[in-house]
Amino acid sequence: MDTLTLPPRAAHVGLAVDVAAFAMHEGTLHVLLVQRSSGPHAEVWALPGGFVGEREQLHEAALRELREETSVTLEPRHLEQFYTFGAPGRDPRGRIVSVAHMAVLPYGTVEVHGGRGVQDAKWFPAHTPPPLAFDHQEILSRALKRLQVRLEYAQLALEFLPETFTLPELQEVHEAILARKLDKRNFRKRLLAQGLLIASGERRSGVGRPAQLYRRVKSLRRPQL
Amino acid sequence: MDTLTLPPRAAHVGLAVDVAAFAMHEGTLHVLLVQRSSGPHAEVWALPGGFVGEREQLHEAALRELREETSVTLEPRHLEQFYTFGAPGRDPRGRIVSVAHMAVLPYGTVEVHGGRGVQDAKWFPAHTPPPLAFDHQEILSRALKRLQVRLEYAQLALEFLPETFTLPELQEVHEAILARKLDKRNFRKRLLAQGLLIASGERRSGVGRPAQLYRRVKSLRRPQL
DNA sequence: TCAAAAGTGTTAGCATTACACCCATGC
DNA sequence: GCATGGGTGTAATGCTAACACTTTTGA
Repeated sequence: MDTLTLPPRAAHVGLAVDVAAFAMHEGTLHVLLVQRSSGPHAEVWALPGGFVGEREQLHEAALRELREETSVTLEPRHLEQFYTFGAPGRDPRGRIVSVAHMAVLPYGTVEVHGGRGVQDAKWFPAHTPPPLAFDHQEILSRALKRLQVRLEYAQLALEFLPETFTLPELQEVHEAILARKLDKRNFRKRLLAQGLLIASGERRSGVGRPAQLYRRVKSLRRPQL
Repeated sequence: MDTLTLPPRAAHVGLAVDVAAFAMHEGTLHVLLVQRSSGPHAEVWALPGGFVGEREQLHEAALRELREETSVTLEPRHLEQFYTFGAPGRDPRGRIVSVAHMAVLPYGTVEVHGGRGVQDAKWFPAHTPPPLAFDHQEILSRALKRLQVRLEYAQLALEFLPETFTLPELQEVHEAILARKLDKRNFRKRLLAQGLLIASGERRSGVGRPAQLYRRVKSLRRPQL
């Protein structure tokens, strides 16, 4: 903060949030984008985001903008601020600083449509997005990097899946985020060794041999939000 | 960012930066604090910081506030944004969001005195600071955590030392930041194995047996600022 | 019986940890 | 010659990575 009097020059710096919201669809990692309807970069795709209210927590603003602009109704399973972008020229309308957030939406959040102030909202492959407005390409790249880091020592991959899931499904999530193949045996060994998964006995039917279903072990407190 | 029109509600959110600047003094890690002279928390110690100018990069604002309030003249060897604090009640004067930075100052930056808007500026042990204004205790804790993380896979410890240094000195920096003792032999083995240090042949005289001097190997590009 | 996907162990290399004594210098 | 701090090696352990075949099911 501060030391000084009240905002003398700060008066003209606008504060916004942007959200890179990820989910898995058909084996690949997707990110939720909105198509701008007005202002600079009209028609161009961008991360959902907007200005922070005067009494609003930063993460509340991020959630609100995500919901308003994309009409997703599901609760994000993870929401985390990861970097603040403030280069003076990043927005042609003036000095706008944006606190960027990364969110994970659970599987099944498919129906989205444009909300307040945007033409449309859609899922795009996260590693190969369309051209993005402003500096959103850089924001997305950083969000992906953070997601990869979190994968390692948080149990973030589980947030992408329904309550019960198979190990091949979980491995698919890891591979989609890291954008590389993993060894099946080593993956299972490592994950099961952590003792955070328990087999729920049932089996899900598919094409080949059915897979064992797992759920996360209860009662373990993880840091949330 | 945005989607919308210009700052409607954002107009009343002030944007500031705060800086946790670290340096080594007499074997312990210190942080640079300023004593507030007016406003809320007058007399209380706080991290240096202030409002962001309209055309200023965030890290430029951090550097400027650090220099103005503490009169340090040395260039920080590392400056990194690490988290943005925006809880609505964190500043009694209104909604002020602060982008917190972590800085490393090289050894020898001792002379500081209060600058613009503050009574005094002083170094304090980073792990046992005095009571701090606003949410600066939390900011400092997070800065320390980030510093510890960076120590591992950046060469950040070298930034605390002069150009040539001994291995015991380097180990002292690591121990001060991690707040725990390290094994001498393992430390040397690990550091030398990285191949980033070269013995500069000379020796520095002290109390016991003189130590070998090292300098960092040149020509290796590290990410800076 | 065939196709498709699930499941299963072992080995080698590497990094990490723990641990105790001798060395060079100044006083 | 003694106090002070600098310097050195090895063994055990745990983690990581590489690697190929068998099992179960539905069609």
